Amino acid sequence: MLEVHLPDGSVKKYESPITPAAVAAEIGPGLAKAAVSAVVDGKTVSMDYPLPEEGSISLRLLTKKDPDAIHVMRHSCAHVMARAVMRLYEGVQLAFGPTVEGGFYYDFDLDHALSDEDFPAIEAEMKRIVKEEEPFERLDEPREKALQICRDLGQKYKIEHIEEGLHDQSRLSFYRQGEFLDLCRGPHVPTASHIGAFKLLSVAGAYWKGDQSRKQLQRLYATAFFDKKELEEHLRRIDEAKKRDHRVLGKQLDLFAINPLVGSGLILWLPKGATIRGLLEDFVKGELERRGYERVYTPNIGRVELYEISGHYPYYADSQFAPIVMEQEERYLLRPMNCPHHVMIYKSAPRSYRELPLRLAEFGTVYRYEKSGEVSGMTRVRGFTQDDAHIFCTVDQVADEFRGCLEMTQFVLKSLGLTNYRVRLGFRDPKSDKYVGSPENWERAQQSLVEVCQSLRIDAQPEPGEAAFYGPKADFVVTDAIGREWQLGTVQLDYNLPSQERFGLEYTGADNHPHQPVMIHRAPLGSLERFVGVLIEHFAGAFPLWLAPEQVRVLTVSEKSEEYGRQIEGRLRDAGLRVKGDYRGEKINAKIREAQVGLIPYMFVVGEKDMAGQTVAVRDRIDGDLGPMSFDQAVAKLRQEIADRTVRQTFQGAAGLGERGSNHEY
RNA sequence: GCCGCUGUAGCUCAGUUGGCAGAGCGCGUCCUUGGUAAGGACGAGGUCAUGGGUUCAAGUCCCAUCAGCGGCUCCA
Repeated sequence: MLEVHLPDGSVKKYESPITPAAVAAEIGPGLAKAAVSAVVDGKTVSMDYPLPEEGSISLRLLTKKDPDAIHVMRHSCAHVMARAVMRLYEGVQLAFGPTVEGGFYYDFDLDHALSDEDFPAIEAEMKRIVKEEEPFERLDEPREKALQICRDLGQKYKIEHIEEGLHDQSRLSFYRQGEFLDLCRGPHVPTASHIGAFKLLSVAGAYWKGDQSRKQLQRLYATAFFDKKELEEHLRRIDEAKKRDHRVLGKQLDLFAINPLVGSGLILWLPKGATIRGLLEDFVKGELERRGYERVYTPNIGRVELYEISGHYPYYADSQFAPIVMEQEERYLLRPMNCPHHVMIYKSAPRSYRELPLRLAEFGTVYRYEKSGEVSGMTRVRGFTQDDAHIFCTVDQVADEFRGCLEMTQFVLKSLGLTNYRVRLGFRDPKSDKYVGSPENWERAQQSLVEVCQSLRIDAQPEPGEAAFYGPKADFVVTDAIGREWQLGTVQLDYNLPSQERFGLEYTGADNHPHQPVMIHRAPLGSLERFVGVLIEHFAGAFPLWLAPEQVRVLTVSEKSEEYGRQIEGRLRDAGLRVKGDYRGEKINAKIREAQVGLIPYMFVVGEKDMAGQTVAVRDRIDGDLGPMSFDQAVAKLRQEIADRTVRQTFQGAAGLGERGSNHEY
């Protein structure tokens, strides 16, 4: 006998085999019609999923109002898309078709090269399929039978997946809809009638099982919603987010430029972008001073031998600019990392434990030859500046230093209103042998990382296999306007460089014997390029007053007040504000609009009335006209906002189809 | 690096079956002198990414290269 516990607390008892659909039907015809799937003991299943015959279960029926239901429907829509593609093209091999954040995709192997010109035909075929309202039927088969089905279907990727990824499964499920039959864990909606509005978004290449050495498949990205309005709203949000793209705003607001003649992935900081970067650098420099760092400067180039010792060459040779070869086998590398130079500063003198921790900081520019398909705006570039520092300390000091680094990173991000990040703890993969350093050291370091995060109330997720080969790390990861994740700040422990095999670092301990220090690499912003790129999107180009390249614009009502306007502009500049004046023969409305569109935080409107009263009419970019104030009053207001580094507006929410929330593996 | 798409004025884009290179914004000059999101007139601005090919004729068709975009893979 089966006891079914429903969310309202009622209990139903069944003697014979039963499905969620039958339970729904018993509750009422309305629910039976509206239910798209069910949750049994926390697991989402289809309406025809056979419930156990014995015991006690909890059952929740999902309708389209339930937030969990949309993933089920999207996955069913993926099947419909695959079915449409198979109808339209010959020899389609199916791979994986999971849901992702904001939609779903399906990977195909077929001869015809899909392009967005094919989308209307595919969508039309999908509409025909949906209109038929055919059911999705679940088939549960023993392993051998399942293999035979896939062989009969001629679906080689499905066969391979059963033999490899699913080698330990004794039974496998399929879903059938009309002529379409696919190996699939499910769940699905009962019939296609539950599929609402959908749209194909893009086509892309994707390697089978994510492996570059395997065949490249064609991936169709799409999304679906229960109703058309929701779909349109979603597409509108994607459009909005795309307007926040730092590549779009960077051009619009004259922040940075990239020129093919200079080189792909090499950023030209225009005056306005450079102002923002400079202010961030000053901000970080102030923090470094407070936290006991010492500034150093080192060259952007070094002998290849330096990087042979560090292990960066030739290990990463394929992502480095090739060495510069001089006479007599003198070879130099554009530096891909700052650490070897800082190590040499450590080694420039014998060190005592009394000097530790030694914290050496530099805004160090590094060069990496990223693969051609990888470069992207400011977020993935070939030359970038890290707000880098290396801490040399004793093993006992590691936890405190780690804490200091994480605190500083948190403080810096918080100061900018950047709270929408996750912290990823990169730990070693116990199954791999690529790591240097003893397992005990790793264990201890990883443990102390977890403890430090807990004590700082940082919600950090350990991810095995994400460590660098030389030590564990904590990465601050943010999502951009498109939905892609980027690593910003990072704190990394290094057992490699100080070791005897590398630079053989030492300090004299209290026992008068030599000891090996531990190194920590850390960069709270990560790369200035990437960080500013992310900041542009975070603020949608509307930087807080303290970072705004132009903080105030003086607007004259007519040319009669130009002299007074220039006087105000001069006084603002003397007061240390970044100011420009607009004295053109345009109407005040036009000048306001331009400043508004240019995202200038404050406008000082001055006309004859102001001249007479020795005032300025302050207009706030966000709140609008604040009315006339005395010059001193207005400046005091702005200075306060700058001193507080007030963040008044941020923007977030991604447009794209990130991997988060991915499920339904096949 | 791989798959697909794209490249026309400073920017955003249009350009038909191959037949004289276009618009809006911006920019310049002049008129207008105005109080919180676009005043008007005139004008300048192009090796249609680059190199080859097909053709009487190429922005348009084909090939290569470079660059950008969407993904995949990689990321010290």
